Amino acid sequence: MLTLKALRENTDEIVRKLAKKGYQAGEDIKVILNLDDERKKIQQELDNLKAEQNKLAAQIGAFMKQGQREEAEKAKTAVAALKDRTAELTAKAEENIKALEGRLVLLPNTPCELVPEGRTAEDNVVVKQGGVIPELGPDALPHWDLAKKLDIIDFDLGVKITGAGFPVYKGKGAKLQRALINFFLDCNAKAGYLEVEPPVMVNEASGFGTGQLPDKEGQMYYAGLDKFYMVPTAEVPVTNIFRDVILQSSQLPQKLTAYTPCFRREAGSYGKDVRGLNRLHQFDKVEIVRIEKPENSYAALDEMVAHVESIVNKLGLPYRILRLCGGDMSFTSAITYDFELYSTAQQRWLEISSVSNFESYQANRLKCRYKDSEGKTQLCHTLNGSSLALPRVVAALLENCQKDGKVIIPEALRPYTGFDVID
RNA sequence: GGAAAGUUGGCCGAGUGGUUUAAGGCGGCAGUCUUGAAAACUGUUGAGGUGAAAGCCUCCGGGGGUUCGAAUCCCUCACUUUCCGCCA
Repeated sequence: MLTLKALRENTDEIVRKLAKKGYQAGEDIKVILNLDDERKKIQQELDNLKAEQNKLAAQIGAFMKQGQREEAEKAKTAVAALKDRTAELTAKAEENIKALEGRLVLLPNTPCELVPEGRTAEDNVVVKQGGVIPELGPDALPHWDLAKKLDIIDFDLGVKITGAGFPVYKGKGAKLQRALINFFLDCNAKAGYLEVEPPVMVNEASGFGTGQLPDKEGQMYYAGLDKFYMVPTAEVPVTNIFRDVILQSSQLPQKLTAYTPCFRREAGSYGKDVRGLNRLHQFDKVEIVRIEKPENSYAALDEMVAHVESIVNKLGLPYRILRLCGGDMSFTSAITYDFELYSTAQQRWLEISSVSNFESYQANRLKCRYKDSEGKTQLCHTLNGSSLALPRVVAALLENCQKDGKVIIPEALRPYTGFDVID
């Protein structure tokens, strides 16, 4: 969430920036600042009342010790007189803070200046395109047909075991999954990211920490008996490592990578979007997360984008990089670059990575801070990106690398798969 | 799943109703001494709110209660450890 300090000091700028996300924040901010003024007033009076009560209580202690019963009783009466007002103010303060926070979490993050204007995916800006779209000829198959023919992914079997969106990978298909995960993790480790293997279920506090709760609750699988949520992305457990943490300046940056399966209910999706591997309830993903000093976060973002691009290049698949427009960005992001692979048989672009800088928005909710050079406590900036999400990489790989009904494995992957071709 | 014991500052650890304004130690930082370092000694060392500042308020796992006053007593929840049971 945005900080009250920023809302107060840069009101006009924030209103202007949020308009880019299609959010009219003027009234909301006014209400929030009023609530905050009220909070200060209530707090001030409450603090004074408590100070007086503390003083009286100490006096009572002293009187009792000296056996001055009457004096003590008198002081007790004085305290009792303050109680009603204290209770009243406490209730008011609670209500006020609840209202304030309730409003505050509804404000999205401000997009940074680089973010293009726009409302929908149509308005996203292609900043780079690379690789070569192959000529496949008339016999080319979409990946779901190809996978069935080669017997490497069984969607129907997954339906029997669990339901739609839970495929079973078999033989070389399963091995390909494992190869990609290891390949991605190794690329990330070589770039200085520390590999971690986090839990794939998280508690409520972690869900709140990264902002999945309360608003996206319906998108997560929930184990109600223990109040655990299945992670929708490794971002959740990995970023929460830094919840309620104050880092030393020398500990920054933190660069982590993790593989986890990801679980998403994807309520409301349908049609061609969900065909084959295009949209699943369970899928594998390797994620990178960085915690940075504010002044370094945009350099870090560029580095992450370049890093993800280098991995895509190693696979030799046709790709493009988009800078998302204000209207298509997520609630919490200040800027997002999407990576897409071209699926030649489907003739459409598939999103395989999303790299974002959240600036201090996520850190504020997480209470992830560091000591700056003056020893003051400041919010960190957090960033993350997929590097990469498997299913659509597999979809694009199968489709683009098919030749005479076989799939030729990209050179860089062969040490990991142990085979050159799927036939 | 059953039973017991725990949860105090960056860490260890004292503290069972009133100078706790959280002892003491370790670690960190600064200083003295030293060519430099170590050792020793001295000082300092949490987070949040409010305020120009001094100060004041909150925080001893979370929540609630008793009391003039709670780290301390009561209720409740969570977690940790140990033993038993089950188990990859």
